[in-house]
Amino acid sequence: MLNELKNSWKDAIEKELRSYLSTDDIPALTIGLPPRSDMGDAAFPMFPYSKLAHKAPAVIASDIAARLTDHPEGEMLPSGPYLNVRFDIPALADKVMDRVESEGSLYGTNQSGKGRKIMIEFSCPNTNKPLHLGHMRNDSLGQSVSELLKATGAEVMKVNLINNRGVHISKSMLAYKLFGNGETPESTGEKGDHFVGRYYVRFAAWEKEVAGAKEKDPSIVSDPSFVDPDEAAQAMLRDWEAGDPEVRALWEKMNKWTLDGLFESYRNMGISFDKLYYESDTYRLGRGEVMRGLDLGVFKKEEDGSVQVDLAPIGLDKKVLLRRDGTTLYITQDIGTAVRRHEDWPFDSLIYVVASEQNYHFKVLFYVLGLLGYEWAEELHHLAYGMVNLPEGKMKSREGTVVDADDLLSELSVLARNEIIEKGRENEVGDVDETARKIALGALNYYLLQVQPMRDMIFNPKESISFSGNTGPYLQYTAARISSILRKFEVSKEEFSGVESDGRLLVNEDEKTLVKALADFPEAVRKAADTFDPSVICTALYDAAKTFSHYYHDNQILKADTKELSLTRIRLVSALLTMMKNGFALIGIPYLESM
RNA sequence: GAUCCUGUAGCUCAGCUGGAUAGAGCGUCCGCCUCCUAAGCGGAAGGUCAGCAGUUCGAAUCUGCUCAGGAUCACCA
Repeated sequence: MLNELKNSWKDAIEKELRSYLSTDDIPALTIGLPPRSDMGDAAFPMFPYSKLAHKAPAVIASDIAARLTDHPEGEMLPSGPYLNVRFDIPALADKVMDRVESEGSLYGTNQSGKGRKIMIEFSCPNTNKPLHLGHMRNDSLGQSVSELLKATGAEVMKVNLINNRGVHISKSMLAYKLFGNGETPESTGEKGDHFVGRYYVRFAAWEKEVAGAKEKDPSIVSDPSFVDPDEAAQAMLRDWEAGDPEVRALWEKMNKWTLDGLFESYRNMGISFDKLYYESDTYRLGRGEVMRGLDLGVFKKEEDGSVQVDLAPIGLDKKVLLRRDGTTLYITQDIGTAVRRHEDWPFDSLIYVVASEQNYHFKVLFYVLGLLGYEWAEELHHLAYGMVNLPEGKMKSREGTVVDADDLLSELSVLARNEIIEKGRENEVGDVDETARKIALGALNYYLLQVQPMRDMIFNPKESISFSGNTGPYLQYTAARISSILRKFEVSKEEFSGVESDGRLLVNEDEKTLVKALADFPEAVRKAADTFDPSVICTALYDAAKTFSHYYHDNQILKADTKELSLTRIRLVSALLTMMKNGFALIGIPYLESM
């Protein structure tokens, strides 16, 4: 709504400029923001017209202001070389509040993606260990972008490709077989993914033991009982592929343990999927596509029998698509999986949420799918995100510096719980543990999403995630305060019978800023969705919350000077709450009525 | 070596489709609970927007080069 206003002013001023300069050929007018809000709501710099008019920009600004009589509601405030405009915000207020009230939980959404089918792939865990902080960034982003796309009216299919096979899976299986003594997650009371993860670590320890023993006495290699861990894991993978019943049974059992654990984590994080793909079903896919590419002449069979594609047209080298022995590779599988997915659900667009480390892979994948003649290859996107690093550098599982997702969430919950108790709010918040969990989740999601996806981010376990300042809990707290005001209003509602609200009463700077924030929210959603960047929503909500806090501190809402003003302010903050709730849903922040 | 990404306050990050005095949080220091939740509010200190050049009336923003950090360039996934 704010944009419409800006553009109508822009059009009016441009029209006047054309007449003023006696030409239709003028540089486009740019819209800016004055440095301070008391200087107006929009700024139109006049510099570009100086040469044409042979006049100083400041002269043009005041000339235009004097000449422009037929203009939208508002006031012109020429300020040096800028023609500033103050919008008639109070006139806008009622329109905005009406719209928020009528649209409710849909406020902020649009229809720009109506009719589009968008598939989004994210998470894609291995079934040999629990989730860590890096996965959480992926999950938060994927979940949030999915919601953003839904907010454009698109039909969204969230898919997860479970990496449940491969030598890394065999390693945890082998370690369990050798050292497990039949224990189970039930018997040890562990969460399944942590249980299996422990055996993956156990494998690495075993590897190290054997390497140490070998170094001490190289002759043990010839001992009939000697087992090389890596070879044994490879052998197990071969047995798995051959369908060995015992290996398959162990695989089924351990995968289930892990997946039960992973999905418990997803639930705790508010993450869900519409469809699961399993690598065990897809890893053979793609060979047919490669063969088809050979027939089409877009791929080439090398002398050694491998099939390769020439990437020179996109400035890269050659890439093998099928091994010498005819088996598939990672990229082959991804080709086949993409084709299978489009058959399953004919998407208009497919978004892969995968770390930026794989930029090369996706560049090649998309190019190859294009070569195969799939027109939808044009609509494939790699939503690349940066790494989550520790102050000391990368997280390393070998050094035990990986931040476990479940641990982090529960540690944050404990901290949140302590805060609730410290503030003596156990009775107000209802379920203390549940509230603490939601605060922890809000803090974590906001922390992960406030940074632009592309950027690497640094996570300091000791101080990174706090509950005050520019954080998720600050937003939750702001919403809870508004919620509290509205509850108090409800009980004293009869005092307001016969009183009418009037947006024209909203004249102080904070009120106008809030009206503008409300009016601009749909634009923020649009921008966030278009750029796949939830941080836009984080910023919009934080700015609004900040303004509210200042406003709330200085102004009485329930007990304003007049009933009319109180009622109008109630309407304003109620609309703000609706906007915040809608924004929360987009970035995975649980709404709390009380905290 | 090549390609891609990043470099803004002590720290973590906004701002980048060029516009007025570059913003926030954390941390430091100082204030504010008789008042709708102090997880809050206000104030102070803190900047060569990595550097150099270019384009422009105007550059943190665009271009080029340099420097620094990261990632990738497997018949691994």
